Amino acid sequence: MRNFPEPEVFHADCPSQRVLDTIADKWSVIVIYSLSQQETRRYSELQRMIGGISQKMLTQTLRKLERDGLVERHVYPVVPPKVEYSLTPLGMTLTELLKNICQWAQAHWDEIETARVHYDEKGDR
Amino acid sequence: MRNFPEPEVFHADCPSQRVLDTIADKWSVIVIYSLSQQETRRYSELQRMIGGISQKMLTQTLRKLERDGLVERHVYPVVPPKVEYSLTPLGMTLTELLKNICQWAQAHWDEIETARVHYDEKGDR
DNA sequence: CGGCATCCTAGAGGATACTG
DNA sequence: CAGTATCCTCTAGGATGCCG
Repeated sequence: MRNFPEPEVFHADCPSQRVLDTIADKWSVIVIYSLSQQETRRYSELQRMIGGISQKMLTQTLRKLERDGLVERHVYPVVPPKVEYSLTPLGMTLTELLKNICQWAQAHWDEIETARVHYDEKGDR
Repeated sequence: MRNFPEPEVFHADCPSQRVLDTIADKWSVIVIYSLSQQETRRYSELQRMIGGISQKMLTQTLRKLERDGLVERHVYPVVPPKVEYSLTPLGMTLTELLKNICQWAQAHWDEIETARVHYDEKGDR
């Protein structure tokens, strides 16, 4: 591994920037946030509670998180099928950080909306 | 405003989810991270230190963050032009959280790479 | 120096239909 | 129930060129 003079996240050829591609994603943040609230969740449960997510994006996000070792998928051999998702230990180390982000979003969205209106009004003149 | 029974971030029609569209973005995270390390930074300085970002994305990200009231843009009326960017007080409330994310990415990227290789090997068989 | 305007293309992501 | 498969649209985002 190269020895970077600056924080590695600034370097395009460093894997830590690729990691950001995964977790700095709206749906990933929300899915992990959801899984952090309860031990396990079923597919349909996630779909129901996350507003605005399409089935395609949910599946895709879950696969990506599973591939990255953040989420675990457990299939029960029953009919009708039952699949449960949960966080891995690695995923759990991330939850606190993402929970903070979600809470920040919920706490400050109004200030941002105000700033946007303000900014747009200035530009329209 | 409606009264949401669950955390608002789960609701498609709630602004806090729209906020995530802004800050849960790779370049936004890195730009804010960069601005958190130093009082102000010039445009070219940001471009130089953030590997892999195009000029278009840098400008676009900075505009978005400015519109959202997270970043301030200061133009000096000199020639050649000089423009400095800095965080607003609101932006600063976010830096700690995003710094944590970047540091997490730098600390755990190797585990994620390993998980990916493992996952891909399983699937290829 | 710090942009904006334009063109262009790969891929994101929705809608719909089908299946073990 | 928990997906996969297909199609189709739209936009993110790179490359290039120009400007105050």
